[in-house]
Amino acid sequence: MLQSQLFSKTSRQVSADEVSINAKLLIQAGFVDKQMAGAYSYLPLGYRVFKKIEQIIREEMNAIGGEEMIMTAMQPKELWEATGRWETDENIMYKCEDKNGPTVGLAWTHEEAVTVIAKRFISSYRDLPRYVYQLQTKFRNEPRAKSGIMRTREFIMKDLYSFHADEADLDKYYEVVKLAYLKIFARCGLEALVVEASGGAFTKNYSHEFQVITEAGEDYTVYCAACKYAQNREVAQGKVGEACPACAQAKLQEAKSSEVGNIFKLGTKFSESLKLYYTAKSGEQKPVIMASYGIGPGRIMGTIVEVHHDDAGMVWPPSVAPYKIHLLALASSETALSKADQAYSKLTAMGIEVLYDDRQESAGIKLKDADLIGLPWRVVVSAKTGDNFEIKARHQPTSQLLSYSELLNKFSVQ
RNA sequence: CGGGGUGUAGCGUAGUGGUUUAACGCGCGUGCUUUGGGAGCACGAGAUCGUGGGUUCAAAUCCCACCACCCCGACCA
Repeated sequence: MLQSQLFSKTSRQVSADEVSINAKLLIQAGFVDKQMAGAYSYLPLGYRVFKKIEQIIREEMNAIGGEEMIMTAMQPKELWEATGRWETDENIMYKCEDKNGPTVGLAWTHEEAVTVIAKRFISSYRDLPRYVYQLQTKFRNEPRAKSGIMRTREFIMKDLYSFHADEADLDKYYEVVKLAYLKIFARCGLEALVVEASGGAFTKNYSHEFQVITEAGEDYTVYCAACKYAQNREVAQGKVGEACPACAQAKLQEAKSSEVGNIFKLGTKFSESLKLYYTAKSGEQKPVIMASYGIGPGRIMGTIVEVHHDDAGMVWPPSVAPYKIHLLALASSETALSKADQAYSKLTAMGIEVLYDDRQESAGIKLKDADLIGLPWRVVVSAKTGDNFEIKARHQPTSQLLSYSELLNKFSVQ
């Protein structure tokens, strides 16, 4: 991609109103645009990151048998009345009026919708288990949108729903999903803790949250640094400072954290209220056992920025960086430019994602922008580099000079 | 939803002690010179001062209402 052609530009200043680091850096670098409180557009650079996160999630969901689909955002009032949530959760749902009154809601989760759809296809123990997921836009009338892209009113969520014949099968799959989730966060460059939390409205059992320790988080996690045992503050009440109940190797400590995913055993709450039953081997009619599993890719992206940045800008993990190499031409001489052009064409032809700063801007601007945008590798061509290319990793202070062939070789083997 | 704060050019801000042409920086346009840490000179374009009402000879500035945004709290399957 030629930077001179990029839709977005970096800006020198960002509003003093923006306090959260993720919003500041993502807006300043032109990755996102704020439409209103809690509603952000993802611009070309930011959307590339977003899609990479989505793809990682897809791969791991597919690997555990998930089938991707997509459900509607608009849903009828009757559907939500059947589970009582039209009234009990009315503060969180956006409701739309049509000629007949407030009959349509914008879905903020899809247990109801997926359960009703499942009724068409699940009727026997032979139809179980089933796993479906979607990456779909949710709407939540948050009482207070905040923290940049971390807590928004419109956001895309990956929600997986599993259907089982019995508790044992659910328990088994629940552990499989847990591992898949940890893989997803690790691939995104995040170390997530599996945190015990209360089951909320769905179940008496605990649920699990996936929390990344960061000052920017809204939650508090009590955890053991030795074995990663963790509970949220609500569950752990007053245990900070005590020895870890799991390994006894360290004392429990508390830190702010950001919730990047959570998983719930729903049991039969939805299958019973919406009448999703199956015929067991014995001929008996039984309610399907369900669970739901959520991840917010946008919140992952915001958390990555919070965890991976320095004073100069963002530092993207290679797995989710919008491009791998930021190629800078720091001179206007024909030879330097043609060298940079040549490297750009060649690397791009090799299938490597390169952002080429070919703009008529000063060296200072290009270097600052490269730090801000935070691609994993910076490659500089200038009068100083002679026939060579200066290469520098974003997270390291030092650079080295490589010949053209060494440069190509370095990225061909990666 | 309670408390606090802020709305002035594309962006960031000053001006709030009442006034005539609303100021500065960035960015943008034209020309020339510039390329290793946000270059220089010159000229130029760009603002219903959040919205509505009120007070006054006179309102960006004072008063009222509303809206939006930010922070703290409550909330967050």
